[in-house]
Amino acid sequence: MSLPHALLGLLASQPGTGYELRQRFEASLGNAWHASHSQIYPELGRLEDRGLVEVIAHGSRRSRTWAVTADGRAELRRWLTETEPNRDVRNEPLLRGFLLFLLEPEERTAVLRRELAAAEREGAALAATAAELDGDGGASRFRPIVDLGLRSNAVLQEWLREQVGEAG
Amino acid sequence: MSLPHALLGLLASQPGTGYELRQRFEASLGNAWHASHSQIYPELGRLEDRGLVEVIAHGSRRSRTWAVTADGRAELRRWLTETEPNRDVRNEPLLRGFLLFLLEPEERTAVLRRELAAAEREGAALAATAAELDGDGGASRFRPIVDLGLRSNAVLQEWLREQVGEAG
DNA sequence: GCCATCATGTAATTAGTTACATGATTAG
DNA sequence: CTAATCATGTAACTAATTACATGATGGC
Repeated sequence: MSLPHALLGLLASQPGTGYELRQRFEASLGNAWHASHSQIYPELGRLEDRGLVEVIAHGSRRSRTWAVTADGRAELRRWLTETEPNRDVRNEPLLRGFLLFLLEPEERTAVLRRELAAAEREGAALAATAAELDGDGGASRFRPIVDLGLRSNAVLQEWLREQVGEAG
Repeated sequence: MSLPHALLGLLASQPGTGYELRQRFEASLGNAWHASHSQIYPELGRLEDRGLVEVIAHGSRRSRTWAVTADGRAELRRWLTETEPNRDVRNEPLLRGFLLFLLEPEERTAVLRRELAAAEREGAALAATAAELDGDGGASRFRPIVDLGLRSNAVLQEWLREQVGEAG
């Protein structure tokens, strides 16, 4: 279960409310993990019980801003360095890629075009993130991993264009 | 839930027993989806109830060979062409990549080296699969998607080597 | 004043993992 | 004959999604 460490990681990067964490899953961690608010709020409570996060501010609309504690940072480092990653990836669009051979050429082309459009949107979002990071005085700690995302996305777009070209 | 369609897809590619399906999740679909036998056997029963798969042979050790029915193929095509993919990917190694900035340079290098070793193993497995497909009289229906895997793996390995180099 | 969005929570259900359990066959 | 692997199944538990529910605040 990666959710507690995903939350610790988001808070280690920047404190925030549960609501904001939800949004950051989409904005920055979208290709790696995600969670809905109904998972986030109870998990923050459990992390608080374990002393890994704490409320550092109360804001309007009874919101609470959470931050990771020293113990939380230690737990994150332990997890990163001493535990093996679970490599059981779940990626439904890729699963669909394995099954494209089942379709007639015209159907396959239509599906591939839809995926290409999605990859282009994703690529544009990544480029915007990269530009933002570069604009903020450069050298963000997320710049390298965003770059990996950009390169992977470029490979995917290239593959999709080849497949569309060959099929249609 | 992609499991029923993953099973239909595996059986559409080649009939097999529940046990074999389990192995094929690792061998061919490993980067996209996976399931344990305790999920596969009950799901095959449900697919049978819906008329999407059927037993086509009884073998030794009371094994049953399953195949997808005409209705099953129709359901697969409908799913591929008419439904939007769920793009909520779960990828723990990538999540960890986002959090590497939390580590000291030496720790980060050690983690990156471990990931590089994993990526090299994965790349070798993909290359072996590709060679096998090419050897079998060529033009396998899985060759294109295996090629996407190879290219993505190459990008990942390159990125990891850069990160290792820069950090240590 | 009222609508959109911020903000948080719980309940019910479904999906997925881990643990428990058993028997058949084949290779050495 | 016996150990490894093939082969299937259920039970208990944990994780995740969907649905239900409520209230606060800021902009118009």
